[in-house]
Amino acid sequence: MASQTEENYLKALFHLSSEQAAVSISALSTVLGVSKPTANSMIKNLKDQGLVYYEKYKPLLLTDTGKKAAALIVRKHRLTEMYLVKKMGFGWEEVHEIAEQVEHVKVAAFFDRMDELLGYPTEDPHGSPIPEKDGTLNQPYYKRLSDCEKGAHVKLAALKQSSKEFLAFLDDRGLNLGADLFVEAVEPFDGSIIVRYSNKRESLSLKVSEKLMIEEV
Amino acid sequence: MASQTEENYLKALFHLSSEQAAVSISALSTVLGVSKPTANSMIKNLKDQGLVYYEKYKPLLLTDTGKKAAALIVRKHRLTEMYLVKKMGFGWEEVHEIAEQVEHVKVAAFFDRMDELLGYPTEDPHGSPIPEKDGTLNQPYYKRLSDCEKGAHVKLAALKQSSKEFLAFLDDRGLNLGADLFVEAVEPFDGSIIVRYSNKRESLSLKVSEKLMIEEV
DNA sequence: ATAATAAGTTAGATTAATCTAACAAAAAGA
DNA sequence: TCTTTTTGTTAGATTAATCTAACTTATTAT
Repeated sequence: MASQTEENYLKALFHLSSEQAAVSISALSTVLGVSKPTANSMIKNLKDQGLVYYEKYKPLLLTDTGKKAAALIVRKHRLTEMYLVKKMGFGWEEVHEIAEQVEHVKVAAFFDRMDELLGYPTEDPHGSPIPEKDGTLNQPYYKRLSDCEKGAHVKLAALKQSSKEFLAFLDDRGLNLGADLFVEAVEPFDGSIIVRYSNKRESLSLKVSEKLMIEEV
Repeated sequence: MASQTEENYLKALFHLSSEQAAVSISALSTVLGVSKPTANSMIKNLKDQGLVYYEKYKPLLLTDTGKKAAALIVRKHRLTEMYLVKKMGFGWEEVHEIAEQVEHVKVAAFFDRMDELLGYPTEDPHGSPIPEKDGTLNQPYYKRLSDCEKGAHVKLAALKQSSKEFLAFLDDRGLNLGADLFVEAVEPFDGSIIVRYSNKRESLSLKVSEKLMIEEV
């Protein structure tokens, strides 16, 4: 079927599409760490397979087939991450790298079994939704912490980024998914925000608070 | 480090070496399903990396480095198989295909965790020994059932082969690792053997009995 | 011992995924 | 608008892993 390389391109397109309507070759090549000509030629390949729409100089767009294929890879990735955390005792900062490799396993039963053993979870350890087996993605709507006002009482629901560094930063401050957060102050100058949670009081920069996705309590 | 392809060549050499002292390019190309020229050129590559000894027209031999590298891949494979059976509830006939893909994961901690969760097993679900972390292989000595005489009382310890078909054959007859077997008769004509175990009485062909590895009780 | 078969090698081509250099098109800024 | 910068494309080369065809060496069998 699709090579690991092709799968990685699809996945990158999937993630980029969720952030920006128009996905460029340039953005794609950057996130994948390849040159623009390389991305360009792979896009032609994916177009020939009916996985992306593409016209010269126009933005990239996944077809329905491409979207589904990508979602199923993301499903495998997120189920794996959840399995690693819940069943194997890994920390949420360790699982991305392993899942990145395990997600390419071609035996569906392997992931179905993880799903079953986990009790059909809907989110991964970073709060990202796990696509359904049919490729459907149930994207819950979360506000960013950075969009909250003073006095807000919210719950940390998901992260917009899951790099090791960011997760270590959160661990350092005892910030976990599900944490109850009280917005004590918002600094107008730099957008930093002071939150109180589980007997702690922390100042979070805008860069951090816009990556923390929350739901009202 | 080593590509998946290189890893598969090393693994094949490792397995072939345990059966035949002199490993040929031809045998290697057959088990890997590639042409002889392909195997030939990959062997030159592995030689350049110091993983095999090789002289034109001479048999192939893994170097110590190559042997260790191969053993570590086999370790990952067998730990994975054991994990799939013991922790995820797969049947012993389902695990080979999955392990074949999972074994290429590069994160050592993943396999270390499986090892720990399994309580440091020494054998995989088919009775094959799991190499140590340092690449050491503790190969226990087992006789073949086909070498037993009438009246022998033995225990099924391992399988010389683990194809889906063979495992299904054994499942059909309720033959599991650890089964107590009594040799009731050996047919001199075709070498078939009649065994009694857990209230069953079965006739096993030579082809089968020479793949059943046993230890005396 | 010689002929036939099997095994191993060389040469040359192919495909997927990548690169750099050079150029073209589009977008941004003055 | 016109220039500069960014983005995208084309052309051509490279590397890993594969193939087939043709040839050579080794082994086996009569």
